[in-house]
This record gives sequence, structure tokens and C-alpha cells, in this order.
Amino acid sequence: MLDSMAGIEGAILHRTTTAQQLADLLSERILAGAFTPGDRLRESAIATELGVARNTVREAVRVLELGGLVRYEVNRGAVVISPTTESLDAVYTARERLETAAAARPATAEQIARLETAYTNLATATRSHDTRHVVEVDLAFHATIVSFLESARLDLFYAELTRELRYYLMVLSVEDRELDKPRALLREHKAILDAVRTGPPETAVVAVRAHIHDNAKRVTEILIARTQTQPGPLAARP
Amino acid sequence: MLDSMAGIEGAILHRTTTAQQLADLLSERILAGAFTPGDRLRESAIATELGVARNTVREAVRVLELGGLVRYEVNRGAVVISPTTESLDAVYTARERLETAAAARPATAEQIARLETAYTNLATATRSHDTRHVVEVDLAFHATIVSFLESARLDLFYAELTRELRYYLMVLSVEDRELDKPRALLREHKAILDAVRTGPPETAVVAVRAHIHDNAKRVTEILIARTQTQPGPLAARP
DNA sequence: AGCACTTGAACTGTAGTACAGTTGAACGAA
DNA sequence: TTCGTTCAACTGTACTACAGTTCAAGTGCT
Repeated sequence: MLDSMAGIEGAILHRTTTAQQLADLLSERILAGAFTPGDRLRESAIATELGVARNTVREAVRVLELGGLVRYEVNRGAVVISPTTESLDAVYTARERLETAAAARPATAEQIARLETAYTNLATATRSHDTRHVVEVDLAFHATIVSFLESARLDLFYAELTRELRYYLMVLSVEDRELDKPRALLREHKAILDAVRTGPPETAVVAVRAHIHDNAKRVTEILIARTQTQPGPLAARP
Repeated sequence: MLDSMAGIEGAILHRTTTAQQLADLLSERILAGAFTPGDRLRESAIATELGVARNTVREAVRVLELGGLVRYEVNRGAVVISPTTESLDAVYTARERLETAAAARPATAEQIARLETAYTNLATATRSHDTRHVVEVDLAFHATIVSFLESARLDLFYAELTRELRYYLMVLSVEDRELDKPRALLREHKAILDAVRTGPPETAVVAVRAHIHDNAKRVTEILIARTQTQPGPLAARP
């Protein structure tokens, strides 16, 4: 069963179980927008659709929970997370703390080189006009900054934050508006890169903080505007 | 089923399911040393012992995985984590990054007050000669430092690190050796407290970093000594 | 004795069925 | 409209079953 997704199996580290494949598939679907925030993942429906047992779906969903895209509610099962001002603030705050901490460390030549590459990718991406891709590369740039902390555990944690944020951005269609000003986007990232490259760490910290605060503010405003016009699918349950 | 553990249900936020209770119970047992590193959590054994279904045990173990005390291996199930030089290094590195980042921020009066309370608790605990408790309060002191970052997400992540570390310390019987020098323990923490209280952030960062590096070195040495004398239960599988 | 090979018991991963309890929405009464 | 009531859908849990995997004990060969 589920052999159709044989291509997915990424790292060969773990022989991949059905539940794991299922979790990956569902993760992709959520990130692709197949579910909207607040949606419940109905176990029987998924089970019959994909030809697996409900147990297996439950396990897959538990694995999904690790990724942060769904949370469990008793007697309601797995529910897709919803962007709220609180959840956005939580993610952006954690990002700010991690990225400024990373920017505060003097960067090695190798780290700077990696950041330059990330910036080049971003510049290339903005020319492609593929907004989804731009977001991807943008987040990769910031992950590179966090990697300066040289802590695999923190990198992993940051990746979790990023998955969550990426979903919020997708749901809020933030990408569409991002396209208007690729120049501003590049300018801000260039400022960070330059500060890391030449300036004292202080400067880099300021640049990173400003960029993240800007983003947080803009995305939060989009969310607020969205919830006022169509209070339907985005509302989180009490 | 499992009504015997009715007292456990902590927060009333989530009505607690059997699987959740089970996860809590198993977590306690692991932290209490009922399993040694590398042990497998045998599903049928646990199921029959506690009078629950194997599905439920599996779910509970998936929840346990969230806490970081076990990891899954295909066709071997849940395995209790083992302290290795790598895992210790990973935990201590993440701790160092987070705590120094926190110490680098100017602390508010309220934050300083909380840290003073944590220190007082530690001083009291050292007099009790209850080594397990001393470790607990020690870790709480450091969690207080991290809380200066004012990020709930990071606090949660740090709690995860702490659970893992606490288990390692228990397994390595680090507490027993800690007892010898309560004076040194208090002195180091006092230095941190004073630095946070009066000194410039720089000083606090240095104090925190030194303390964590000391700890990491000592614990790692204990691990190495342990694995050489009794290469049995502590060895992680390839 | 040492080494490769086989074998079998124990266990995991998955499927499938069943049922009590909960939720949520539709329905109907006030 | 608002408040109950009802009911279908769904979750949480239990139980059974079985193929595939692991691991250690045993077996045979050198």
C-alpha cells in the first residue's frame, strides 16, 4: 500500500514505514494548502482514501504533531494550526531571539561565504517571479544566520519554527504581496549580509532585528485585515 | 482503566486521555530509572501490565517521543535515549547558546528578583542533602535565566533540553558527586546572580558560559570514565 | 575453539473490527 | 431568536490477526 509515493523517501537513514510516508504526505498536503487552518484531519476518511488502516493514520498524525503543523484536541483529533496574532508573535519572537543571538557572534569566513550564497540565491529567486520559491529562499537565508550558532539542536528547532511560519505565510497569501517590492526585500537582506560581512556584530544585530520586526508587523497586519473581512476559516477555536 | 493514576492529571486544560496518562507514567518511570539507556519499551509487556491495549501504548510512546526521552527505531520500537559524548555536547551547546543570549540582555528588576528566588531555593536545597532535588533546583535556576529571553517557545524548547539532560545526569549518577562540593556549586551560581544583578551584561555572559563549560566538561568526563569501566548499558547502538 | 549458517521465539508494523463516549449541526419548541 | 433535543459522524480505546524483522541460541563446519 502507498507504493505510489515511493519517490518521496528522502534520506535512506531510516527505512521508511507506512506511517512515516503517510506523515510526509500529509505534511506536504497541508503545506500545499489542501487543508485550511482549523480543519480536522478525519482519520477514517484519510484511511479509506489512501488504503491504510486507521491505526496507521493515527500514528502518522502523531508524527505530524512533531512537525508542529497540527495539534491534538481531545475528542476532536488532529487540527491544523491557525495563524493568530499570538501564534505569529510567538514564532517571530523566537526567531528574533535566535537570529539576533546568531548575528551577535563574530562570523567566520566560511559562514560569511554561506550567507553570500544564500543572498545570491535570493537575488536569483526574485527575478524568477515564483513567489512561493522566494519565500523558501528567504527563509533559507535566515536559517543560515541561525546556523552561525553552530548548534544542531537549535537548527532543528528553528526548522520547526520555519515550517510553521511558512504555512502561515502561505495561508495568508503573503507571497503575493511580497512580489510588489523585491527591491525592498533584497535591500534589507543585503543590509544584513553587509553588516555581518564588514560591520561590528552590533550592526548585524540591529539589521536583523529591524528586518524581523518589519516582517512581523506586516504579516500581523495582513492577518488582522484578513480576519476582519472573512472571519471564517482563519479563526482559531477557544 | 488506569484509574489508579488519577492523581497525576496536572493541568485541567486538556481532559486527559488514557494515552496521555500512560505517556506521563512512562515518562516518570524513565526519569526514575526504571529503564536504562538503550532499553526497548516493549509494547505488549507494558500493555498487559497496565491493562491497556497495545495501540494505546504505541500512541503513548509517540507522545513520549515529543518529550525527547525515547526515539524510534524501525522494527525495534521505542528505545530509551543513551548519553554519549555527542548527545551531551549537543545539549550543552544548545544550553550555552540560549543562556548566554539570555544573559546578554539587560535584566529587569522583576527578572532579577526571580533569579534571586531561584538562588535562594538552590541554597536551601544544598542544605537538604537531597541530591536529586539539588539537580532539580539547579536546572530551575538556569531555566529562569532562559526565561529572560521572554519567548514562550524557547522556554518550551529549553524544558525539552532539560528533561533530556536530567535523565543523563540521573543515569550517570552525577548527583552523587555533586554533593561533595555544594560550596563550589553555590559560588558559581552566586557569581552568575551577581553578574546579572550588578555587572554589565558582558560579565553575566562570561559567568554563565564558564559555568556551563565546566559542567559539560565534568559530566562528559564522568561519562567517559563510566563507559570504560562498564561498557554495558550505556553504549548507544550504531 | 572459532566462524558461518540456520532456526525459532519474541516483537514490531499494519490491517481490520467493534463499541462506548463526545461533538456538532440540524431540528424543533418556546 | 434562543434554547434544548436528537442524531449522525467521529474519536478514543480495546481486541484479534498476521507478515516481516530482529536477535540470540543452537548447529554444523573447519
